[in-house]
Amino acid sequence: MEDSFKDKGIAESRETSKEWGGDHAEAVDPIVRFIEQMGVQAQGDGVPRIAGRIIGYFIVHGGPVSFAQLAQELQVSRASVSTNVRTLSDYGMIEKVARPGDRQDYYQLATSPYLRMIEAYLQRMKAMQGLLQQADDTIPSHMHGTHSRLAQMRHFYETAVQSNEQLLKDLGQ
Amino acid sequence: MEDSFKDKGIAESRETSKEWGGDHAEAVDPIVRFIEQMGVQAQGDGVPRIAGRIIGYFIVHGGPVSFAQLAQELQVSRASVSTNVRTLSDYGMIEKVARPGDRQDYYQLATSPYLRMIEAYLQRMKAMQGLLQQADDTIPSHMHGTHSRLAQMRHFYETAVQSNEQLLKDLGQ
DNA sequence: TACTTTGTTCAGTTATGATTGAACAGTATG
DNA sequence: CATACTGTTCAATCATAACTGAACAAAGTA
Repeated sequence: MEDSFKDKGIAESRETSKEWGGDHAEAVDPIVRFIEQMGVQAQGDGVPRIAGRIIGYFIVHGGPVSFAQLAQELQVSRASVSTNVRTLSDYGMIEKVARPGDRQDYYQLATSPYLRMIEAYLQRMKAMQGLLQQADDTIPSHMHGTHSRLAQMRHFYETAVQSNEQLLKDLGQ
Repeated sequence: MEDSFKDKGIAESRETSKEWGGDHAEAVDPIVRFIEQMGVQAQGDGVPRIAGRIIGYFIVHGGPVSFAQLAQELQVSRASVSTNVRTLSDYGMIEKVARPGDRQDYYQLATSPYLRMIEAYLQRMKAMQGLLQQADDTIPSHMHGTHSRLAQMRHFYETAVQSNEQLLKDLGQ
Protein backbone atom coordinates (compact mmCIF):
# COMPACT_ATOMS: atom_id res chain seq x y z
CA MET A 1 0.00 0.00 0.00
CA GLU A 2 1.47 3.30 -1.00
CA ASP A 3 -0.28 5.71 1.32
CA SER A 4 0.88 6.72 4.73
CA PHE A 5 -2.40 5.86 6.43
CA LYS A 6 -1.27 2.28 6.62
CA ASP A 7 -4.29 0.46 7.91
CA LYS A 8 -7.14 2.86 8.15
CA GLY A 9 -9.81 0.35 7.32
CA ILE A 10 -13.52 0.72 6.99
CA ALA A 11 -14.25 -1.89 9.60
CA GLU A 12 -12.10 -0.10 12.10
CA SER A 13 -13.63 3.27 11.48
CA ARG A 14 -17.07 1.72 11.77
CA GLU A 15 -16.36 0.24 15.14
CA THR A 16 -15.27 3.50 16.62
CA SER A 17 -18.08 5.58 15.18
CA LYS A 18 -21.30 6.10 17.09
CA GLU A 19 -24.59 4.37 16.46
CA TRP A 20 -26.35 5.04 13.18
CA GLY A 21 -29.55 6.00 14.88
CA GLY A 22 -27.69 8.71 16.75
CA ASP A 23 -29.12 12.13 17.31
CA HIS A 24 -27.70 14.37 14.65
CA ALA A 25 -25.37 14.95 11.75
CA GLU A 26 -22.71 12.32 12.19
CA ALA A 27 -19.18 13.45 11.34
CA VAL A 28 -18.41 10.56 9.01
CA ASP A 29 -14.86 9.83 7.98
CA PRO A 30 -14.59 11.28 4.46
CA ILE A 31 -12.89 8.12 3.25
CA VAL A 32 -15.61 5.84 4.50
CA ARG A 33 -18.11 8.26 3.13
CA PHE A 34 -16.53 8.23 -0.30
CA ILE A 35 -16.34 4.45 -0.46
CA GLU A 36 -19.97 4.08 0.56
CA GLN A 37 -21.07 6.69 -1.95
CA MET A 38 -19.27 4.78 -4.65
CA GLY A 39 -21.31 1.79 -3.60
CA VAL A 40 -24.55 3.70 -3.84
CA GLN A 41 -23.65 5.24 -7.18
CA ALA A 42 -22.78 1.80 -8.52
CA GLN A 43 -26.08 0.46 -7.32
CA GLY A 44 -27.83 3.26 -9.15
CA ASP A 45 -25.95 2.31 -12.30
CA GLY A 46 -27.10 -1.27 -12.08
CA VAL A 47 -23.83 -2.55 -10.68
CA PRO A 48 -23.63 -4.46 -7.41
CA ARG A 49 -23.05 -2.22 -4.47
CA ILE A 50 -20.05 -4.21 -3.31
CA ALA A 51 -18.37 -3.83 -6.70
CA GLY A 52 -18.70 -0.08 -6.37
CA ARG A 53 -17.31 -0.12 -2.87
CA ILE A 54 -14.37 -2.22 -4.03
CA ILE A 55 -13.54 0.31 -6.73
CA GLY A 56 -13.86 3.05 -4.16
CA TYR A 57 -11.47 1.21 -1.91
CA PHE A 58 -8.96 0.90 -4.71
CA ILE A 59 -9.19 4.56 -5.53
CA VAL A 60 -8.36 5.37 -1.94
CA HIS A 61 -5.72 2.70 -1.38
CA GLY A 62 -4.30 2.26 -4.83
CA GLY A 63 -1.60 -0.29 -4.31
CA PRO A 64 -1.97 -4.04 -4.43
CA VAL A 65 -4.62 -5.09 -1.95
CA SER A 66 -5.12 -8.66 -0.84
CA PHE A 67 -8.30 -10.64 -1.21
CA ALA A 68 -8.57 -11.11 2.55
CA GLN A 69 -8.00 -7.42 3.12
CA LEU A 70 -10.94 -6.51 0.94
CA ALA A 71 -13.23 -8.87 2.79
CA GLN A 72 -12.06 -7.56 6.11
CA GLU A 73 -12.01 -3.86 5.41
CA LEU A 74 -15.26 -3.76 3.54
CA GLN A 75 -16.88 -6.20 5.95
CA VAL A 76 -18.27 -8.53 3.34
CA SER A 77 -18.10 -12.27 2.89
CA ARG A 78 -15.27 -13.90 1.02
CA ALA A 79 -17.88 -15.22 -1.36
CA SER A 80 -18.90 -11.72 -2.30
CA VAL A 81 -15.32 -10.60 -2.70
CA SER A 82 -14.70 -13.57 -4.95
CA THR A 83 -17.59 -12.93 -7.31
CA ASN A 84 -17.23 -9.18 -7.44
CA VAL A 85 -13.50 -9.23 -7.87
CA ARG A 86 -13.94 -11.67 -10.73
CA THR A 87 -16.54 -9.44 -12.35
CA LEU A 88 -14.34 -6.38 -12.05
CA SER A 89 -11.40 -8.33 -13.46
CA ASP A 90 -13.42 -9.59 -16.40
CA TYR A 91 -14.50 -6.02 -16.90
CA GLY A 92 -10.87 -4.97 -16.97
CA MET A 93 -11.23 -2.45 -14.18
CA ILE A 94 -8.88 -4.18 -11.77
CA GLU A 95 -6.15 -6.74 -12.34
CA LYS A 96 -4.58 -9.50 -10.36
CA VAL A 97 -0.94 -9.05 -9.40
CA ALA A 98 1.45 -11.61 -8.00
CA ARG A 99 3.50 -11.13 -4.87
CA PRO A 100 6.64 -13.20 -4.43
CA GLY A 101 6.34 -15.53 -1.49
CA ASP A 102 2.70 -14.78 -0.83
CA ARG A 103 0.01 -17.23 -1.73
CA GLN A 104 -2.79 -14.70 -1.51
CA ASP A 105 -4.34 -13.00 -4.51
CA TYR A 106 -3.58 -9.34 -4.80
CA TYR A 107 -5.39 -6.86 -6.98
CA GLN A 108 -4.89 -3.33 -8.09
CA LEU A 109 -6.66 -0.77 -10.21
CA ALA A 110 -6.05 -1.35 -13.94
CA THR A 111 -4.12 1.30 -15.83
CA SER A 112 -7.19 2.76 -17.54
CA PRO A 113 -10.11 1.41 -15.56
CA TYR A 114 -12.55 3.84 -17.06
CA LEU A 115 -12.07 3.00 -20.69
CA ARG A 116 -13.69 -0.30 -19.92
CA MET A 117 -16.83 1.37 -18.71
CA ILE A 118 -17.18 3.09 -22.05
CA GLU A 119 -16.51 -0.13 -23.85
CA ALA A 120 -19.28 -1.82 -21.93
CA TYR A 121 -21.57 1.07 -22.74
CA LEU A 122 -20.66 0.76 -26.40
CA GLN A 123 -21.40 -2.91 -26.30
CA ARG A 124 -24.91 -2.37 -25.04
CA MET A 125 -25.52 0.20 -27.75
CA LYS A 126 -24.31 -2.23 -30.35
CA ALA A 127 -26.68 -4.86 -29.02
CA MET A 128 -29.45 -2.38 -29.58
CA GLN A 129 -28.23 -1.76 -33.09
CA GLY A 130 -28.43 -5.45 -33.82
CA LEU A 131 -31.93 -5.52 -32.49
CA LEU A 132 -32.93 -2.63 -34.72
CA GLN A 133 -31.30 -4.22 -37.72
CA GLN A 134 -33.25 -7.39 -37.18
CA ALA A 135 -36.49 -5.51 -36.78
CA ASP A 136 -35.79 -3.63 -39.99
CA ASP A 137 -35.13 -6.89 -41.81
CA THR A 138 -38.15 -8.79 -40.57
CA ILE A 139 -40.95 -6.28 -40.23
CA PRO A 140 -43.13 -6.05 -43.37
CA SER A 141 -41.81 -3.33 -45.63
CA HIS A 142 -45.20 -1.78 -46.23
CA MET A 143 -45.21 -0.47 -42.67
CA HIS A 144 -43.60 2.78 -43.68
CA GLY A 145 -44.13 4.64 -40.44
CA THR A 146 -42.48 1.88 -38.47
CA HIS A 147 -39.50 1.67 -40.78
CA SER A 148 -39.08 5.39 -40.72
CA ARG A 149 -39.02 5.46 -36.93
CA LEU A 150 -36.61 2.56 -36.90
CA ALA A 151 -34.35 4.44 -39.27
CA GLN A 152 -34.43 7.47 -37.04
CA MET A 153 -33.48 5.35 -34.07
CA ARG A 154 -30.71 3.69 -35.99
CA HIS A 155 -29.31 7.04 -36.93
CA PHE A 156 -29.23 8.00 -33.31
CA TYR A 157 -27.30 4.91 -32.28
CA GLU A 158 -24.98 5.26 -35.23
CA THR A 159 -24.03 8.73 -34.11
CA ALA A 160 -23.79 7.82 -30.46
CA VAL A 161 -21.55 4.85 -31.15
CA GLN A 162 -19.25 6.94 -33.32
CA SER A 163 -19.06 9.61 -30.69
CA ASN A 164 -18.13 7.15 -27.98
CA GLU A 165 -15.59 5.40 -30.13
CA GLN A 166 -13.97 8.77 -30.68
CA LEU A 167 -14.07 9.40 -26.96
CA LEU A 168 -12.34 6.09 -26.41
CA LYS A 169 -9.57 7.18 -28.76
CA ASP A 170 -9.27 10.59 -27.14
CA LEU A 171 -8.85 8.99 -23.77
CA GLY A 172 -5.58 7.61 -25.00
CA GLN A 173 -4.36 4.32 -26.34
CA MET B 1 -52.80 5.20 -35.71
CA GLU B 2 -50.99 5.86 -38.89
CA ASP B 3 -50.12 2.41 -40.10
CA SER B 4 -52.20 0.16 -42.26
CA PHE B 5 -52.09 -2.76 -39.86
CA LYS B 6 -54.92 -1.18 -37.96
CA ASP B 7 -55.25 -3.29 -34.89
CA LYS B 8 -52.56 -5.87 -34.90
CA GLY B 9 -52.12 -5.97 -31.17
CA ILE B 10 -49.81 -7.98 -29.03
CA ALA B 11 -52.60 -9.56 -27.07
CA GLU B 12 -54.23 -10.79 -30.23
CA SER B 13 -51.06 -12.21 -31.69
CA ARG B 14 -50.40 -13.99 -28.43
CA GLU B 15 -53.74 -15.66 -28.38
CA THR B 16 -53.37 -17.07 -31.85
CA SER B 17 -49.81 -18.27 -31.42
CA LYS B 18 -49.06 -21.76 -30.17
CA GLU B 19 -47.90 -22.68 -26.70
CA TRP B 20 -44.51 -21.46 -25.55
CA GLY B 21 -43.36 -24.91 -24.59
CA GLY B 22 -43.99 -26.09 -28.12
CA ASP B 23 -41.64 -28.42 -29.90
CA HIS B 24 -39.48 -26.23 -32.09
CA ALA B 25 -38.52 -22.84 -33.43
CA GLU B 26 -41.67 -20.80 -33.07
CA ALA B 27 -42.33 -18.43 -35.97
CA VAL B 28 -42.89 -15.35 -33.81
CA ASP B 29 -44.48 -12.27 -35.27
CA PRO B 30 -41.54 -9.93 -35.89
CA ILE B 31 -43.47 -7.07 -34.36
CA VAL B 32 -44.19 -8.90 -31.15
CA ARG B 33 -40.62 -10.06 -31.15
CA PHE B 34 -39.28 -6.55 -31.49
CA ILE B 35 -41.46 -5.17 -28.73
CA GLU B 36 -40.48 -7.94 -26.37
CA GLN B 37 -36.81 -7.50 -27.19
CA MET B 38 -37.10 -3.82 -26.39
CA GLY B 39 -38.47 -4.88 -23.03
CA VAL B 40 -35.54 -7.19 -22.40
CA GLN B 41 -33.01 -4.62 -23.51
CA ALA B 42 -34.60 -2.05 -21.23
CA GLN B 43 -34.45 -4.45 -18.34
CA GLY B 44 -30.76 -4.97 -19.03
CA ASP B 45 -30.28 -1.21 -18.91
CA GLY B 46 -31.91 -0.94 -15.52
CA VAL B 47 -35.21 0.30 -16.88
CA PRO B 48 -38.50 -1.47 -16.14
CA ARG B 49 -39.36 -4.02 -18.76
CA ILE B 50 -42.77 -2.53 -19.34
CA ALA B 51 -41.27 0.87 -20.06
CA GLY B 52 -39.13 -0.70 -22.76
CA ARG B 53 -42.10 -2.49 -24.24
CA ILE B 54 -44.07 0.71 -24.30
CA ILE B 55 -41.33 2.46 -26.23
CA GLY B 56 -41.21 -0.49 -28.58
CA TYR B 57 -44.92 -0.23 -29.09
CA PHE B 58 -44.62 3.45 -29.94
CA ILE B 59 -41.86 2.80 -32.41
CA VAL B 60 -44.10 0.34 -34.19
CA HIS B 61 -47.35 2.29 -33.94
CA GLY B 62 -46.17 5.85 -33.89
CA GLY B 63 -49.38 7.80 -33.73
CA PRO B 64 -51.25 8.82 -30.63
CA VAL B 65 -52.08 5.74 -28.61
CA SER B 66 -54.58 5.68 -25.80
CA PHE B 67 -53.87 4.71 -22.25
CA ALA B 68 -56.36 1.86 -22.40
CA GLN B 69 -54.91 0.65 -25.66
CA LEU B 70 -51.49 0.30 -24.10
CA ALA B 71 -52.83 -1.73 -21.22
CA GLN B 72 -54.79 -3.93 -23.55
CA GLU B 73 -52.23 -4.49 -26.27
CA LEU B 74 -49.31 -5.01 -23.96
CA GLN B 75 -51.41 -7.03 -21.54
CA VAL B 76 -50.40 -5.18 -18.44
CA SER B 77 -52.36 -3.61 -15.62
CA ARG B 78 -53.58 -0.05 -15.83
CA ALA B 79 -51.49 0.61 -12.74
CA SER B 80 -48.34 -0.36 -14.58
CA VAL B 81 -49.29 1.71 -17.59
CA SER B 82 -49.90 4.65 -15.32
CA THR B 83 -46.55 4.54 -13.56
CA ASN B 84 -44.46 3.72 -16.61
CA VAL B 85 -46.14 6.24 -18.82
CA ARG B 86 -45.50 8.87 -16.19
CA THR B 87 -41.86 7.89 -15.94
CA LEU B 88 -41.43 8.03 -19.70
CA SER B 89 -43.16 11.39 -19.81
CA ASP B 90 -41.00 12.80 -17.05
CA TYR B 91 -38.05 11.47 -18.97
CA GLY B 92 -39.28 13.30 -22.04
CA MET B 93 -39.41 10.25 -24.24
CA ILE B 94 -43.14 10.35 -24.84
CA GLU B 95 -45.66 13.15 -24.51
CA LYS B 96 -49.31 13.44 -23.76
CA VAL B 97 -51.54 14.70 -26.55
CA ALA B 98 -55.14 15.82 -26.37
CA ARG B 99 -57.92 14.54 -28.61
CA PRO B 100 -61.00 16.65 -29.09
CA GLY B 101 -64.04 14.95 -27.69
CA ASP B 102 -62.15 12.13 -26.10
CA ARG B 103 -61.65 11.95 -22.40
CA GLN B 104 -58.88 9.39 -22.57
CA ASP B 105 -55.19 10.21 -22.34
CA TYR B 106 -53.27 9.78 -25.55
CA TYR B 107 -49.52 9.59 -25.88
CA GLN B 108 -47.03 9.65 -28.66
CA LEU B 109 -43.29 9.42 -29.10
CA ALA B 110 -41.59 12.75 -28.37
CA THR B 111 -39.83 14.47 -31.24
CA SER B 112 -36.34 13.52 -30.12
CA PRO B 113 -36.88 10.76 -27.63
CA TYR B 114 -33.27 9.69 -27.63
CA LEU B 115 -31.72 12.95 -26.65
CA ARG B 116 -33.28 12.44 -23.26
CA MET B 117 -31.46 9.18 -22.78
CA ILE B 118 -28.18 10.97 -23.26
CA GLU B 119 -29.26 13.71 -20.93
CA ALA B 120 -30.02 11.15 -18.25
CA TYR B 121 -26.65 9.56 -18.84
CA LEU B 122 -25.00 12.94 -18.51
CA GLN B 123 -26.82 13.55 -15.29
CA ARG B 124 -25.51 10.39 -13.71
CA MET B 125 -21.99 11.30 -14.77
CA LYS B 126 -22.39 14.72 -13.23
CA ALA B 127 -23.56 13.14 -10.01
CA MET B 128 -20.34 11.19 -10.01
CA GLN B 129 -18.39 14.38 -10.61
CA GLY B 130 -20.01 15.93 -7.58
CA LEU B 131 -19.07 12.93 -5.54
CA LEU B 132 -15.48 13.15 -6.69
CA GLN B 133 -15.34 16.85 -5.98
CA GLN B 134 -16.55 16.28 -2.46
CA ALA B 135 -14.04 13.51 -1.91
CA ASP B 136 -11.27 15.77 -3.16
CA ASP B 137 -12.39 18.52 -0.81
CA THR B 138 -12.72 16.42 2.31
CA ILE B 139 -10.03 13.77 2.14
CA PRO B 140 -6.81 14.81 3.91
CA SER B 141 -4.48 16.45 1.44
CA HIS B 142 -1.46 14.47 2.54
CA MET B 143 -2.92 11.37 0.90
CA HIS B 144 -1.22 12.09 -2.37
CA GLY B 145 -1.90 8.77 -4.04
CA THR B 146 -5.58 9.07 -3.35
CA HIS B 147 -5.80 12.60 -4.67
CA SER B 148 -3.85 11.66 -7.74
CA ARG B 149 -6.24 8.81 -8.53
CA LEU B 150 -9.19 11.06 -7.87
CA ALA B 151 -7.76 13.59 -10.29
CA GLN B 152 -7.35 10.93 -12.93
CA MET B 153 -10.93 9.89 -12.49
CA ARG B 154 -12.12 13.47 -12.62
CA HIS B 155 -10.27 13.96 -15.86
CA PHE B 156 -12.04 10.98 -17.30
CA TYR B 157 -15.49 12.26 -16.40
CA GLU B 158 -14.59 15.73 -17.58
CA THR B 159 -13.77 14.37 -21.01
CA ALA B 160 -16.73 12.04 -21.14
CA VAL B 161 -19.16 14.77 -20.19
CA GLN B 162 -17.77 17.11 -22.82
CA SER B 163 -17.98 14.42 -25.43
CA ASN B 164 -21.58 13.67 -24.66
CA GLU B 165 -22.56 17.29 -24.55
CA GLN B 166 -21.08 17.63 -28.00
CA LEU B 167 -23.01 14.55 -29.10
CA LEU B 168 -26.16 16.15 -27.80
CA LYS B 169 -25.47 19.21 -29.94
CA ASP B 170 -24.66 17.12 -33.00
CA LEU B 171 -27.94 15.32 -32.68
CA GLY B 172 -29.63 18.58 -33.42
CA GLN B 173 -31.15 21.31 -31.31
C1' DT C 1 0.10 -37.79 6.84
C1' DA C 2 -2.68 -34.23 9.19
C1' DC C 3 -3.51 -29.35 9.43
C1' DT C 4 -3.80 -24.52 7.67
C1' DT C 5 -4.59 -21.12 4.29
C1' DT C 6 -6.91 -19.43 0.32
C1' DG C 7 -10.32 -18.88 -3.09
C1' DT C 8 -14.53 -20.85 -5.47
C1' DT C 9 -19.07 -22.81 -5.77
C1' DC C 10 -23.61 -23.43 -4.55
C1' DA C 11 -27.91 -23.69 -2.06
C1' DG C 12 -30.43 -20.73 0.73
C1' DT C 13 -31.69 -16.10 2.56
C1' DT C 14 -32.45 -11.39 2.06
C1' DA C 15 -33.30 -7.08 -0.14
C1' DT C 16 -35.01 -4.49 -3.87
C1' DG C 17 -37.90 -3.09 -7.16
C1' DA C 18 -41.42 -4.35 -10.74
C1' DT C 19 -46.12 -5.53 -11.20
C1' DT C 20 -50.76 -6.08 -9.79
C1' DG C 21 -55.67 -5.75 -7.80
C1' DA C 22 -58.54 -3.02 -5.41
C1' DA C 23 -59.98 1.14 -3.52
C1' DC C 24 -60.32 5.76 -4.70
C1' DA C 25 -61.15 10.57 -6.87
C1' DG C 26 -62.53 13.11 -10.59
C1' DT C 27 -65.47 13.79 -14.44
C1' DA C 28 -68.77 12.94 -17.77
C1' DT C 29 -73.49 11.30 -19.07
C1' DG C 30 -78.13 9.55 -18.52
C1' DC D 1 -79.01 11.79 -8.55
C1' DA D 2 -76.98 7.12 -10.02
C1' DT D 3 -73.88 5.03 -13.19
C1' DA D 4 -69.99 4.48 -16.13
C1' DC D 5 -65.43 5.67 -17.38
C1' DT D 6 -60.65 7.05 -16.66
C1' DG D 7 -56.41 7.43 -14.37
C1' DT D 8 -53.86 7.40 -9.78
C1' DT D 9 -52.45 5.53 -5.41
C1' DC D 10 -51.25 2.08 -2.30
C1' DA D 11 -50.69 -2.25 0.04
C1' DA D 12 -49.56 -6.80 -1.19
C1' DT D 13 -47.37 -10.12 -4.24
C1' DC D 14 -43.93 -11.69 -7.21
C1' DA D 15 -39.43 -11.89 -9.55
C1' DT D 16 -34.83 -11.04 -9.62
C1' DA D 17 -30.43 -10.51 -8.18
C1' DA D 18 -27.24 -9.47 -4.30
C1' DC D 19 -25.24 -11.49 -0.59
C1' DT D 20 -24.01 -15.06 2.73
C1' DG D 21 -22.51 -19.42 5.18
C1' DA D 22 -20.88 -23.71 4.57
C1' DA D 23 -18.86 -27.26 2.00
C1' DC D 24 -15.27 -27.93 -0.96
C1' DA D 25 -10.75 -28.19 -3.77
C1' DA D 26 -6.16 -26.93 -4.25
C1' DA D 27 -1.88 -26.10 -2.48
C1' DG D 28 1.16 -25.13 1.07
C1' DT D 29 3.42 -26.42 5.80
C1' DA D 30 4.21 -29.06 9.82
